[in-house]
Amino acid sequence: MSRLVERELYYEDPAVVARRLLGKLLIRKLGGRIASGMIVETEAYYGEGDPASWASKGDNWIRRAMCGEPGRTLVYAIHGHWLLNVVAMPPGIPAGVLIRALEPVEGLDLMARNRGVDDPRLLTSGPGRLTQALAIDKSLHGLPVYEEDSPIQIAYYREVPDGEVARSKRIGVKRDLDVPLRFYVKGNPYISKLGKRRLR
DNA sequence: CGCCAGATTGACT
DNA sequence: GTCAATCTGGCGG
Repeated sequence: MSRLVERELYYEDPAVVARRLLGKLLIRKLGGRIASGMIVETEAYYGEGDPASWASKGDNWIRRAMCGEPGRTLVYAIHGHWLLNVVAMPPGIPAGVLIRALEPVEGLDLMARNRGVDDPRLLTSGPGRLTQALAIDKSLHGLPVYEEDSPIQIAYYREVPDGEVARSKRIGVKRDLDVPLRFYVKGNPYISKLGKRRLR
C-alpha cells in the first residue's frame, strides 16, 4: 500500500500542484480491482485573468467546483470526453490541475477493455483517453483523492527530479497565458498528442 | 426548446 | 497538416 498525497498539499498554487503531481500514482478502484498509472503530464488553470479557464468566464458550475475544497476531483465533459482535474488553492479561490496523461502501471487489461485498444501507448496518453481507461465520469466528481476509502486516489510513487521536468504552453486552448503552464516528464512515451502513426 | 462553444480524439489528405 | 463526431452546460427565444 502506498501513502496517499496529503490533503494539505493541494492548498497551493495550481502550477506548484501540477509540478508536484508528476510521478505520483493515480489509483482507480474498480469492482474489487485496481487500475493505476503514474502521472506524466499535467496543466494548471487559474480563475480571473486566465482566458483558457472556465473559471474566467463568469459564474458557472465548473468555476464553482474550482472554488471548492482542494484535493477533490473536478470531472467535466468536453467534445464528448470526460476530463479529470484536481481542485487546488484554498476554498474561494478558483484553481485546478488537469491530469493529461499517465504511464500505465497496474490493471492494463482493464484499461484495454475500457478503451477498446491493446497498445499500452494508446491507453492513457491523453486527458480523454485516461478517463475512458479508468472509467472516470461525472459520477466521480467531487470526491477526495486523499482519503483511504475513496474510489479514486493519488499516492506517492516516484520522485521526478527537476532535470526531468519540461514545461510548455497548454494544449488545445485558444488563448493561453505567456507563462508555460503544462508540465510533463521529459521523454516519457506516454505523453499526450501521439497518434497511431507515431507508434510505428 | 434550439443553438453552439469547447482544457479531445481518431480518421483522413 | 485538415476535419468532423461527440455531448454537456449555458444562453437566447
